[in-house]
Amino acid sequence: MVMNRSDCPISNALDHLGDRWSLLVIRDIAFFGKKTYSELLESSEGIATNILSSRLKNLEASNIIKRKPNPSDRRRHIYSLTESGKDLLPILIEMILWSAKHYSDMLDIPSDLVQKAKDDRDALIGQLIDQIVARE
Amino acid sequence: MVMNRSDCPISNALDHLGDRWSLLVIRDIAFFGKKTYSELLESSEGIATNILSSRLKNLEASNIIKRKPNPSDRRRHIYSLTESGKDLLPILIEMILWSAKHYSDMLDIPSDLVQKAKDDRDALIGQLIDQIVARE
DNA sequence: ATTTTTAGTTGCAAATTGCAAGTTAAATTT
DNA sequence: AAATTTAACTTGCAATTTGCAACTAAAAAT
Repeated sequence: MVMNRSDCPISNALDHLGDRWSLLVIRDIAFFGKKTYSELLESSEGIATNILSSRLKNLEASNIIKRKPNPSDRRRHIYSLTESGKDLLPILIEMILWSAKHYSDMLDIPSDLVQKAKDDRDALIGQLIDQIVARE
Repeated sequence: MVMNRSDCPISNALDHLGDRWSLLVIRDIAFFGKKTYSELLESSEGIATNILSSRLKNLEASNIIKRKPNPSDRRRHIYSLTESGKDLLPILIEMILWSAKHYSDMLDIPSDLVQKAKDDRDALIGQLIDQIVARE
């Protein structure tokens, strides 16, 4: 599934994440606390069911997310970030900052998030990780 | 060409960069100082001529790269990063750090680059920008 | 026992990607 | 000056991927 096009670290990251959906799934789990297939399906970008299914499989195979059964409702599977998945937060933060800098007039970006990211990036990432861990 | 799937800043970044090739083109210009079509064509990942052409057009339309004629050889066009393109360096650096942390055994990543990125990320980015500007 | 919900899968058309070959303008060689 | 080479593409077409719509299976709720 994941091909290695070269041994460049950027190319490697793109082999796992370089498409229009994978990082949006990570975003929904990391920032919006989504944890089930149906929650992830409701993203504002409108991912198709088969594509979501495919991306969840790929990301799990890449050890970026993990899937656990939900004991109280065995239909619902709980998706969550692995350590590797949590370590994608800095990439997402930098994407937010880039868009905030160059597309702020077209987008609606929480200004407190941007300010915090600029002022103390590491603290923000720490906070976000804490929130993710608190949900686990 | 660029569709807006939502007003999320991450989604916006992916609308411009979310494919398997665009950020590799940026990498080749930013890190390896490539500036012509034929130089970019020789990436180790083997991009096809029509795909490179398509990506260069998209990135120019997104104001991430710019294309200038070369006065001394009018066949050769000089591709370079705009300010917006230079501002992608933090994203690339974070991708390198992520791959270094989770795939170091499979990849060949310059350890001094990784160390510098960890120790003083902002200084590294400043240095890289200086090198890019020096080539202009 | 029947219906509803959740998490998918399947079939198929449309779009994108990738390979190979061709084209055009400018530079170089003869 | 004419012929060749080079650079930057474009074109045609097959293969892969994406996206829509409908369908399915298992578990939960009624």
